[in-house]
Amino acid sequence: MNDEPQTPPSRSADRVYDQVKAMAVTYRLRPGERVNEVELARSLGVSRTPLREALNRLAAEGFLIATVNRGYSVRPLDPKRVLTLYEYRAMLEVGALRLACERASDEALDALAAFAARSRDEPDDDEHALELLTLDEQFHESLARLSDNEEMVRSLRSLNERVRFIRWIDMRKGRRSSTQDEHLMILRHLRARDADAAAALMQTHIARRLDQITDMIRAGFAEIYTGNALAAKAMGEVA
Amino acid sequence: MNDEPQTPPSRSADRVYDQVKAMAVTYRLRPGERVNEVELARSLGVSRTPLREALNRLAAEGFLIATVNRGYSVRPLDPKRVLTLYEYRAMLEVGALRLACERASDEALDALAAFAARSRDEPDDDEHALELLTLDEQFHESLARLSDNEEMVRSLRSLNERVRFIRWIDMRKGRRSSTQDEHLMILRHLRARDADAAAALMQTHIARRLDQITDMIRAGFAEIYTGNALAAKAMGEVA
DNA sequence: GGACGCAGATGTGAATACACTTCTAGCAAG
DNA sequence: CTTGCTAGAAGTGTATTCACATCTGCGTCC
Repeated sequence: MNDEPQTPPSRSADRVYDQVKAMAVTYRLRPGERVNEVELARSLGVSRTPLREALNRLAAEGFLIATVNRGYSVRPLDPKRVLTLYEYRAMLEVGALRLACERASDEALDALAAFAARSRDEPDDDEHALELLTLDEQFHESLARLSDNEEMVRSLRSLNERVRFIRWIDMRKGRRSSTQDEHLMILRHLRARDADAAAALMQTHIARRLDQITDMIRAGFAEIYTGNALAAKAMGEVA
Repeated sequence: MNDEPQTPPSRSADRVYDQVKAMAVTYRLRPGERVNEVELARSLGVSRTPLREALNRLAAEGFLIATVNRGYSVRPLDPKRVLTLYEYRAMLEVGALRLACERASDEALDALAAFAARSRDEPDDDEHALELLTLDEQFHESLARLSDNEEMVRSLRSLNERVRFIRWIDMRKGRRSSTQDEHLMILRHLRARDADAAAALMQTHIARRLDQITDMIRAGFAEIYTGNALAAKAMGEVA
């Protein structure tokens, strides 16, 4: 189970990258907060050099902001930006979907449908929001992979990570019931090679909660400054 | 004019980032070639530390590939990937365009049209391919900005940089005549708030040369290994 | 004669050391 | 009491040094 003995992953920078990303994504590092390099490095058990490499990559990917002579800070939780990311994600997924509709084999679509059907059996309570979110991301990412466009998949993965916290907040409100059914419906349209129908459904599937983003962010702030169960869980996984 | 005295841009890492990116984009560093850090650092007049930060960012953005214990190498010039990037770019621009159609003011569209009309006066010979390409990128980026979605603009910029070399090759074949007219036509559709027409035109505008990518890459290799005027020009700008 | 193996060289990954900028606290002048 | 100035502290940016992995070439063993 533990693969550490055979994989001493030569680069501590990569490990640190994952760890810090998890911290930023779950807002264990608080939005707007400035990162103290020596302190964080010490707490992660490495020197500043690999930490700075990780911070650099995270800044390049939009998780952090770099300011000259003032180091790095976590990107503030800004409604406008979250909206922007949601919008981008919707467009990207619809675009990938249209490509997938032309390119995906019937077998691949069936396999994904099987996965989606299996996901339906997961419990739907507040406790399992993270697992549900993970399943949802996996579904969407697998679907995007059927577009056979690696760069789109890459972008989608990055986008998903950046809005994960907000989506987790959203998931906990038990909105999921309809989600899984829509997944299956999208696949049915794809199977029928009806790109327009699939695209339209995907668009509403993603954009549905756009107008509630401000509320979700409000709830997000509450979570961040009063507990943050997501950060706790993520830490358990990574560290 | 020269702002160097008042702006000694505290971070040599940023300068190095721009320089190395220019090298990678123009394939002054050859595709597949492994980057020797000490050598490159010396030739840029800095130590390995800021250079490595630059390389990190470039790898995160997809310009370079990082391999464990073997450092960085320039991403090879792969037809499949270029096609992927073109495809992504087409989708992204069409998506941004649809948003712009809803959101852009008449004034903004007119201003952009004026810019496009002005660009028409540029000479069209082989020598000015780089300027033409720059103007084209500016047009498309300005258009994307009208979507009011910062993340899309960011992605588009990155995509443009990654395919710049190939597009430059393409530009030198004097394909431009129709380009400018199509730009104006797209704007006219937007002005009439006809998103579908604009989107369709944009799609063909970008995807037109997709089937010729293999040829362009062949020409690209020839350029890289026999002269590479683009690298020479870019060096003049940056260094 | 070929394959394996073993230094030495080369080059990357990480840690430490140093320089310089920004922030802070305290004092002095108005 | 407020404002401005000035060391000192704190923290980032860069250089240097050390550690370790990979590559190369030559010699030896089979």
